[in-house]
Amino acid sequence: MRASERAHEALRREIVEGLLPPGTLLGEVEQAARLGVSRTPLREALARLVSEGLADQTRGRGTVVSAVSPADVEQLFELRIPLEVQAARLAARRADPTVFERLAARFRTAEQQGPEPPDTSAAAGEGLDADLDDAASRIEEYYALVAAMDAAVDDAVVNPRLVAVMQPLRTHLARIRRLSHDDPQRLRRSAEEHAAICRAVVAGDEELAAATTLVHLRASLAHIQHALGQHAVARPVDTPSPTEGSAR
Amino acid sequence: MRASERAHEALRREIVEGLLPPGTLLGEVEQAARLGVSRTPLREALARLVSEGLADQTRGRGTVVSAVSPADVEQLFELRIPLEVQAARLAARRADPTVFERLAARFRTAEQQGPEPPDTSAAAGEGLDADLDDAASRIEEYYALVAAMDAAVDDAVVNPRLVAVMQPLRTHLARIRRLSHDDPQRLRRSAEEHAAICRAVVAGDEELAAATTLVHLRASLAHIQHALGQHAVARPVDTPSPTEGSAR
DNA sequence: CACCCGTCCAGTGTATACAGAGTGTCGGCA
DNA sequence: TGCCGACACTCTGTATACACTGGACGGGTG
Repeated sequence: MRASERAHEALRREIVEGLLPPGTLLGEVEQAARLGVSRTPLREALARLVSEGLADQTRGRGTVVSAVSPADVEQLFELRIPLEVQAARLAARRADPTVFERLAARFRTAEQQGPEPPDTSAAAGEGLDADLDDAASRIEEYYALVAAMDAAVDDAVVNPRLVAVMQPLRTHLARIRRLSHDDPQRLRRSAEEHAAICRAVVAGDEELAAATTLVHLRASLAHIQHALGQHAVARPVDTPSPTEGSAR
Repeated sequence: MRASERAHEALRREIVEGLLPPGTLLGEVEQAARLGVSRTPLREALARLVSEGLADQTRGRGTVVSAVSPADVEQLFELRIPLEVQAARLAARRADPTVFERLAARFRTAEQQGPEPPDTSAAAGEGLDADLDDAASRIEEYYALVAAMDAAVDDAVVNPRLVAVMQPLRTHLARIRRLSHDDPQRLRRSAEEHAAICRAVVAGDEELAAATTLVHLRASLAHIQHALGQHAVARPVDTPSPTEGSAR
């Protein structure tokens, strides 16, 4: 693997995981030394991070990890919603149904045997750590499932350019997820919503796939904004309240 | 201006103008020498071109100017349509009406005093060159007007990330335009459609802005595909046939 | 005491030199 | 004559050294 790729991947991971918090100055010499590469490939990595929006560059002054204000989140979804809706439409037309049938089943089980009933509020007893670990591992597992579905959509969409644009957005989302703590209720709902999208794709119903995707993303946005303590007065613009148009 | 920016801009221009036709190998040493910069900034420029989709890079083998197949055009519009529709929605909500009123007026005049009636088919007489020059300059002028509107939309949208994604797509479009020769009839229609979008934005009618944008882009795509001799059987997926939802 | 200007310095931006990988070609062999 | 293998070459990928811009700090002046 090329050094520039390694550097990019390492920095990306650290930014997403919060090890490099927003506002951190990414000095070229410093980071190059730390990651064990030269400045040349590191500069390439920084340029990629900037183009993905994970970092901001100011002429001659350096590169800093980008901030994630509530306004940023809203703008991110203003871009993400139409793209994911479009991807869902394309998937509904082109996907292999069996793949999404399997995904729907997995989401169903995740939804049912999902995180235990909200007894997590005031956990007591010795099993606490074990429970937490278990919950954390389930959450990780769930996100892996979501990633699998994203991959399936990317595969079904065929359009490489569309996929290329969505990829960095998902990275951003992963970063934002770290901030808004994941509560079990929301995860169950999320699993439901994903299952609904899968069913629509299986049925080849473009309109329904678009609608379910919109429902999911709006709910996701609302949850994140709630977690960030910002309740937007105006909803982000996207597809109109999904009307039952000509179902194909 | 930085050398890497100059190199990027120069290569971008040459690719768009067709001086560097699809498939051209962009050797690093060769281009660096030609543009009068070193390999380091040139590599940055190439990386940006690749991220914009104007060039393709194959590991260890080099960088070539990307091709524009009919399939590419379709995929481009599958991405572009939802983005521009979204941008139109946001503009309708946030734009300064006076700006778009002025743009609408300019499109109106362009539409009326536009390229002379299709007598261009079999031009005869000595005024030929002058006429052609005149037509060409008008076409340039028209595209400048379109660019002004794009800039106004970008300004109104506020969302920098959305703008950043749309920018390269417009560059692609400019490149494709070179291939599909612009005929006067289509330009007049285009002016009409743009004027309609402007009016919708002025009225703050989100639904109408989305619908008129969809109409314009579908027509544009159809024209390009016609010019490329490829009539797609399936229409590209995008927003549903615009329904009159809750007008705000 | 506040403001402005000059100098110093850190860090980016660029150039060049070196190493490694991939490819094309030439020669030998079946 | 066709195919396989090895060699050499050219190109990319990386490292390092140099130049220059932008900013911060200190001194001088109004």
